[in-house]
Amino acid sequence: MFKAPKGVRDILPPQSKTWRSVENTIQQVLEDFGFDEIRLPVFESSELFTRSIGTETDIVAKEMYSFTDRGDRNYSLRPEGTASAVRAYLEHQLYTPSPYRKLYYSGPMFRSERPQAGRYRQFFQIGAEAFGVDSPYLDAEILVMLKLICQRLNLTEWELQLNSVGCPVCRSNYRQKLQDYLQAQVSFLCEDCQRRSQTNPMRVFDCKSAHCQERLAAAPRVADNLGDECREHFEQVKNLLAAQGIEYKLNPNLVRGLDYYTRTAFELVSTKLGAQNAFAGGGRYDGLVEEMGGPSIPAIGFAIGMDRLVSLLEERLTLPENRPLVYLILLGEQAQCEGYNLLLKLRTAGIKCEMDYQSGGMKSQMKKADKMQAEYCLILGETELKEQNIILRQMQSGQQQTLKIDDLLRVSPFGKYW
RNA sequence: GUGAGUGUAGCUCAGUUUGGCAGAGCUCUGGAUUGUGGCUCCAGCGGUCGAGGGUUCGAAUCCCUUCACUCACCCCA
Repeated sequence: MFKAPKGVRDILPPQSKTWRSVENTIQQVLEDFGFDEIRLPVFESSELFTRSIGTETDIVAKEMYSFTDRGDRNYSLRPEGTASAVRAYLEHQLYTPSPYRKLYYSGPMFRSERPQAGRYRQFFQIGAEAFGVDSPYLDAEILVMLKLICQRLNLTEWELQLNSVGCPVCRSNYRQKLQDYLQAQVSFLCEDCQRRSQTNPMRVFDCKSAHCQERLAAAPRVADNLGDECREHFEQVKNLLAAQGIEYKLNPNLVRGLDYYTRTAFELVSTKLGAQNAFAGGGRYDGLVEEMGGPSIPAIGFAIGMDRLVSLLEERLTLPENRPLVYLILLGEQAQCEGYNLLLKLRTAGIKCEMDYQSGGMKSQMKKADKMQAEYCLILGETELKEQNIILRQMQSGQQQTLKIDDLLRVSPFGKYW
């Protein structure tokens, strides 16, 4: 028996219905905020990701699904969407005549991690990228939009976490400062943190060890070590959010794992999720477009993790089931033949109906009608066929009456007789 | 890659401690009710006890190996 590969899964009905509904809601808000859909490929040159995300990041170092094709070209399944969006923005010169451009995309992403709650090897994101504006107004606008999305989805029990990671200049200054601090503490830190203090010092703030956290309490924080311009930008974002009534929690430990982020970084987290508690995340990446060989154009973007978001919503979101209006009960071979014609005519007329292809007894067919929660059933047996009659029965009340088959199609009696 | 937990009917799970006929509920099929569903009652179908090996008169149960799933670490949506 075949099984889906580790970490990938089928979205079955009725869950698929929840997904569709959530996607539609999000798309609507994105369109209202002026984002246009872009459809991006699922694989790209591996180098696109190594260059944009960063060779040292976990995503690139150990989580990419990479392969060579028959022409010995090196490709990877996309681990995230921003790199592709930037590539498309540059490839099609979407920065002319104006660099201002807002795009959104959705679809599967791939990372070869060990699966756990809220983490899959194929997972789905809806992402949005806004190019060409470095104003803090845009940062705040994006966060207002995310709040609106949560509101439209009736999502509660989440919070916005906010930080600024500065620009490359303030970050390298800060990095040095932090490393100096960690160096002095190194003997008190756990093994992981000792390693992190060398490779990716900002990551130490993620450490779950209470002991390390104690030692880090006095560590310098990136948001306190911003250059004038970055600090001013951050202050304005915070002020604008306050003015819009957007609650947020400053999280100096919020350090995003992709190299390209600058200044504003944020995550939407929920207490209802497992260890992987962020269902959306993003931030500014003012240097990436230029790094990728384009003009110097600032940008900000985010991605919503659909798997996590849907898992938060699916308990409270009850969608109507896909049940038939009419179930055809057909007794005997001739009736089944006639009934089949009737089934197709009704469907053509837009009436949702089902029949039993096995043609069991009356009782078993009635049971099926009941199980499928049909509102009506139509009963066609030999007795009815002789007179070209058919019995229409409303399931809930048990009321029924005999009609002419022809009348059924002509007057469409459903919902009219009772 | 590391650690822990769990694998028994289509589904949810007892049974494993202390080895002794493979179980329950739900679902499904049929009947009570010959061509009228839901409720009730009765009967039936359904098993490589994850797989392989070992110990034993005898293994779902004990031991070893292995696979899968789940959660957590690392890291991220």
